[in-house]
Amino acid sequence: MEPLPQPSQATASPAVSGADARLRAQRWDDDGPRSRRGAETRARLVEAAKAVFEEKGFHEARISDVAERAGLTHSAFYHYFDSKEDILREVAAALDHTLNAGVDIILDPTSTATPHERVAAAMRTRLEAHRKEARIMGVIEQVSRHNEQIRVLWTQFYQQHVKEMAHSIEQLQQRGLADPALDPVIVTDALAVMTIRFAEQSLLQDDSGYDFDTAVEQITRIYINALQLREPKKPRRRRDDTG
Amino acid sequence: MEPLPQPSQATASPAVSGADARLRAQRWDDDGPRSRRGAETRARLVEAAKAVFEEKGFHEARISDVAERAGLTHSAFYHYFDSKEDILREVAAALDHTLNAGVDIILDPTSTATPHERVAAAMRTRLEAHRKEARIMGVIEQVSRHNEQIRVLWTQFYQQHVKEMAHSIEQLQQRGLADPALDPVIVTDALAVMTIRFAEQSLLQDDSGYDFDTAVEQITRIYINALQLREPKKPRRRRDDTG
Amino acid sequence: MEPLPQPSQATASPAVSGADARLRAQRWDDDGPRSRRGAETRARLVEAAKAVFEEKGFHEARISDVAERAGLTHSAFYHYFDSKEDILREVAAALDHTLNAGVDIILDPTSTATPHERVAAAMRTRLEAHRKEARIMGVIEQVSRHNEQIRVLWTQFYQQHVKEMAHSIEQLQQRGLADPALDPVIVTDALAVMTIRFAEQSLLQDDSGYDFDTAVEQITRIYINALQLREPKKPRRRRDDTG
Amino acid sequence: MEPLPQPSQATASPAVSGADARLRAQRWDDDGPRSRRGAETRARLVEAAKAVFEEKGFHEARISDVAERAGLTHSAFYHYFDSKEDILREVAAALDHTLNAGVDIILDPTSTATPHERVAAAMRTRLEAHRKEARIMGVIEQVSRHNEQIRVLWTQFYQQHVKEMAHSIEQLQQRGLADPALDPVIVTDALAVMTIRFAEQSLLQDDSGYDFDTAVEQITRIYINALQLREPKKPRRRRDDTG
DNA sequence: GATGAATGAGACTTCATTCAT
DNA sequence: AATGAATGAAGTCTCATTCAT
Repeated sequence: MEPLPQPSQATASPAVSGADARLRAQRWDDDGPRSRRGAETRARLVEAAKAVFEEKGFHEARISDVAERAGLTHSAFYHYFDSKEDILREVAAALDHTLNAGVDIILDPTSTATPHERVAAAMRTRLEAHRKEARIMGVIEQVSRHNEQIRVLWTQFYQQHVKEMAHSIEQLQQRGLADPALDPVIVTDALAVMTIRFAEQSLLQDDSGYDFDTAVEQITRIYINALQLREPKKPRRRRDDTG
Repeated sequence: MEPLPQPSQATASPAVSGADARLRAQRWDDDGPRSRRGAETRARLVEAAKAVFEEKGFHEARISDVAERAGLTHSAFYHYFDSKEDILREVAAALDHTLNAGVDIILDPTSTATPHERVAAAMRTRLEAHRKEARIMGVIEQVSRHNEQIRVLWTQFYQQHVKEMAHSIEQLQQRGLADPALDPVIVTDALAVMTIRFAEQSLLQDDSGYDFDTAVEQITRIYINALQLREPKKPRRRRDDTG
Repeated sequence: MEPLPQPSQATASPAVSGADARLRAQRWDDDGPRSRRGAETRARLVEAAKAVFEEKGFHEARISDVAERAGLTHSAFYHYFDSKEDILREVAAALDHTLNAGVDIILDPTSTATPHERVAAAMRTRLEAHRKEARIMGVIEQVSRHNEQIRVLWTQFYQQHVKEMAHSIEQLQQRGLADPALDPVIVTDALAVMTIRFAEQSLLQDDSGYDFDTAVEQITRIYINALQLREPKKPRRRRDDTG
Repeated sequence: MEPLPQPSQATASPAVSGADARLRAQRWDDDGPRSRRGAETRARLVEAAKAVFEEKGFHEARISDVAERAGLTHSAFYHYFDSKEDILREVAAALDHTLNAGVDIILDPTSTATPHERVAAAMRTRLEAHRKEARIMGVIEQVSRHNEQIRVLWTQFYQQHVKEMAHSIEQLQQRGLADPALDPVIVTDALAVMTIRFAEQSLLQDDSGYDFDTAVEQITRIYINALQLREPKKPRRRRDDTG
């Protein structure tokens, strides 16, 4: 969304860097850009696509909207991507790494924080990430309903999160720190859905929803309550130090 | 979704029955069908539209898809509706009454059930309704993002629910039966989102998701835990009787 | 244009009466209305068609516009007419008799008026008629360009006028009362065109054009000047009594 | 009307030549063709549109008729114009300069011709121009009745002519060379209508009307008679008394 | 005689996509 | 690499017209 800030960073904008590079590398063999200028244009297109999809939704977005926002004619688009779906896949791939951040905080063995504190930290991290990416995620999820390839991407992303999170809940349950009656998978699913959609629906930056800090606090409390999360060693009652 | 099974009003499909008939009756004064046959065709179109939207999504749905499913040519569609948006509004209007059911169960003053039991009952009712209508709701919500009129419908529906539910949580808090640190509105919002989207994502009939009864039980538990819902009279600790 | 004022007048509205009845009578054998009610409905349609054509032009006029203005559904239209062209022919036929009025005034042998006075009277009569019917005449003429049947109607009407008028000019020339260098036919054509189109373009009632009396006076003067019309007996110079 | 005979600007058909090129150039900044080939195609479309409109009239003309006559598919049309109205405006704009020619001849201060001779020259010029463009002018005028933008174009064109001509008549009156009883504006209007419509109705090339020279002579005589145009008394140098 | 339902033809328009340059 | 031109498929919508009631 930022207008291509660092063309230097390994000759790629943020949207094109990191783990995703590998994904795309496969394509480059076929039809990708071969020059530095091409790579920049490609990155600009991905960025533009994300912005356009966020503004107009996938179906309403025109390839020419994307191209124009990237400062190109729409026929140039086809130098880099085969179709709208194609570039959406690229946009989706560029999201992965940010969004599942925070999961590991909860059970980080090196941490000295209490579970309570860890959940709070994790929630803040996730909600921040989701708030920023909520719109495009909504687009991706929506397209995933009727597009196989996007669905795979979405499901992989989502399932990975659920799996990790469910595992962490299980750990807590085994250590007697969480309500043992909860089904780790279902609960994770439900709470993950809640987090993602809540961010999407009520935390969008421009959408004057709730105060972000308050929302984080409340969502955190829902988590802790829902899991009946207990402090591991200190016998203090949870309620006393959270009010 | 069945192709017009019962032309008799009494046995008509949900989309054509009960309170909705009145809603549509208002339209008849303006531009609706004037004969019995026309009314049936119109109903068939609404039904068909719902089915098609569920299958293909709104944008991918063609007016001719709807018309053909209703056994008509696409130009006949225009006898009854002005546009796809128009008929979607009709489809949306036909949903209202089912989906907000269950809210009142929780605080029904005539009930002898425990809050716990009431939440369980309410959740089951709601999840059942949502499971059935999840797909079309997803469509409506998605369209609402870029269509003003649909957004109004959707927001009205959603806000009404949140308001009622938030009120009920406040009551519980005032009676000392729910965690007083929760913000009734935010929490309702979050939990409502969870319920709706969980149903949409994980409970669709054909979608091999979870066992429905288990899911209801788990979601109920999340609610109860999240609210820290206590039994009003018996001072026993909740945790003892939930395991 | 009046909303069917006298249903009594020989059971026909003004638009359907007089010489035109004969024209239509031919049709009645085929598919015309057989009952009194039918005749009235038919007349209402013709009236409505005229009004609609005047307002929207022929091509923009919808059959349903006509039918609705006549208080009918558009399918009822087909009880009376085969097509829009069909009813336009009827509308056109109903005009004839009014519009060629005034031609004969100029050479009326029984008149004691001077040629000058006669032209003035004729111009007023014609311009009044044309002012009222200018719009529909514009429509007819326009359709006549691409519709054979309407063209025949239009040409017949127009040629008849030109013939009579040209004859009258010839008479004047032979009596030494008009510029002998003029070609009666061409001049009539040109002046007739002027009269008709001037009325159409600058005298429409609502169109705030010129003051009608002034316009009549000026057009009359153009005629008289153009023909170099002289007073038959009085040797006075024209110019003297017009200043 | 010829299918793109001369791709070179200098020899382009009237619709594409001279002053009009400038007019269109302004558009090019906005949405026009950007390449040589595009400009040619655009010109071909304008030409084709004119021909089609002349043949079938505006309403009956299909965009695909225009495109096909220009050797394109109908979707190519939309590269250049937004609608039929749009291209008609272009066609209309390309006419202006030809049609008002001749007005100035009458009062040309450098001329040594008599008023009589000047009117004759002006009429010939105008009738020639109108004869050639009569059909498309009829179309434009007809569309102007129900289309605001075209009406503006038409009115501007027409009013400009009337204003100039009325001014010239006033000059003649002041110099005692024309009937002082005439209202310059009304008379100009009437005579202009006559000229234009007469050309449209009776001088179309293919339409076997009158002999052109005879018609010019007769119309000229009508003008001269109508205005009671006198020769200035002295064959003095006109320059002295026209200032 | 009149209606509402339904059709089918056809027009306009939008776009993704390809092609030559 | 990028552009503008051009295409073709597809969708929306409008209407004149027919039909059963």
